[in-house]
Amino acid sequence: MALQAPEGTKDLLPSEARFWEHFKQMAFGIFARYGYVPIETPVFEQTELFVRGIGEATDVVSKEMFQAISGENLKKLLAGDPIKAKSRLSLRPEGTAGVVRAVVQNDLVPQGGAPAKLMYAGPMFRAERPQKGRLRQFRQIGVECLGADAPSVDAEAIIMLMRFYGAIGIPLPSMRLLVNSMGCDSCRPAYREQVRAFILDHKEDMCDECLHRAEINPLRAFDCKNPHCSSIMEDAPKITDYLCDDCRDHYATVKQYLQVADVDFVEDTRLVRGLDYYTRTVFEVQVVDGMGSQNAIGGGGRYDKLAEEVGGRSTSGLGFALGYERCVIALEAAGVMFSRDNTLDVFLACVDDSVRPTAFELLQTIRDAGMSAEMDHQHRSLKSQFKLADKVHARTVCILGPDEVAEGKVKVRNMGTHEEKLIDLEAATKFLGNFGGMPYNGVMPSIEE
RNA sequence: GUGGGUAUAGUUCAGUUGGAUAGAACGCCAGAUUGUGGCUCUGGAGGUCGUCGGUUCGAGCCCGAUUACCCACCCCA
Repeated sequence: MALQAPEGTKDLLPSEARFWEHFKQMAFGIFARYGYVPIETPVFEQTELFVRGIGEATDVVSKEMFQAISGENLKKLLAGDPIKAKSRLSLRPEGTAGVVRAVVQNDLVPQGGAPAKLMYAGPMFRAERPQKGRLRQFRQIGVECLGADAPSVDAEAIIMLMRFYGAIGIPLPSMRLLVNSMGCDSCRPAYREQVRAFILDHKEDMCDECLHRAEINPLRAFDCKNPHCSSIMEDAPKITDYLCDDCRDHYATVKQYLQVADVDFVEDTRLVRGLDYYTRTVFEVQVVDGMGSQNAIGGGGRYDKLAEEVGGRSTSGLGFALGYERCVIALEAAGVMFSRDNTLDVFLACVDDSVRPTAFELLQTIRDAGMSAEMDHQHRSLKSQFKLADKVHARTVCILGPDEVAEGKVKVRNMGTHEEKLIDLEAATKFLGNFGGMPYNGVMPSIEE
């Protein structure tokens, strides 16, 4: 049997690869309006970064990371020999840790300096069991704002995220924006204890998993899908009742700014992001229909302790990531499809093989003049060359036969109007520029309903 | 990691209680139209029935194993 792509990976075939480019450009274009600039970090990092940054106890780190070990080091490990910490590498399961590391390492937020507003796009890797909306290699676009703690940063990030979803074509009514505050070092520990105590008070009615959560990370019990647990957790203490004054003010301001921008949201005191680094504002965007069970198309929050966690000076931060593949599912569910059409400025058809050298030369001339051009490479009949031209949506076809070549001419057919003209070979490129309309400029496909 | 489902042509799928040469639609190729696309008509090519093993006179169909994919749990974008 022929080899297949690894489990949980997917090829982006031409039409979708094209759409991914469009998707990325659309996002970067909007984020740039909010002052974000691009950054590229490695797709693998020292494992230590993720362990410290994301949290050792999280599922993402404890069981979903792909280790990236060199062949030599793998031999050592298999032989039971130790390897250096810096040789222990992992494919990135998310983008934030790497960007924060890059900010610290390159001092992108010098003391007293302006905030660093960074955006990135690329593949992430998690060794999970694939299902709808969940791949082992998937694409995320994200932003990180480091060095600014004002609630306006949180609000504008959420606003531009929602603006992007709208711009790419996800209908507003199909989305649900959830927001919450998780408090900070000074108020969360006390709250956490309250939740733990609450769970233990109701331990007869909770599932085993939640009892386990009570010890590891009690807040996660809010996420339990077990209807029994979630109904009990309805009555659990609410974080909003335990926020310190600073956190309460921060949260209130974020919500106020969202309202000013006409961004609808629902407060969800049970929203608890599963990565350890979040503080204060957290948010998630869900799509209501057609998503399967993975319905979150984006999420993020504030992480004021993360920079310290990876060894930098104290730097507040906020970011989000959005999942490309899940957005595609949301778009499909909403009936918005990306165009599969490509177009070509010129297709060169040969009447017989004797004119191929002339055709090949003309082909290059047309391409050098900045137009897209193609010819048959399979010795097809003239008729099927036309069929091919039609299939690739050629705007014009140049017909070269012995008659034309003998006269130093080429016949040009406009495929839309069926109009044909015999012109001088020398003047061909100039003529083609006008005859077929604007040259195709090789960019993005159009979105159509 | 744990469950459940699926696997037949390039694609989407039929295939009866196990029976002879495994079908359809779309797509592809060719011709009708010997230098011209889309529409139409005619013809053609294309299958190790995922893989390995078992039951049987006989397996696409039944049984076992295996692989892949899909869906769900878990978790997250």
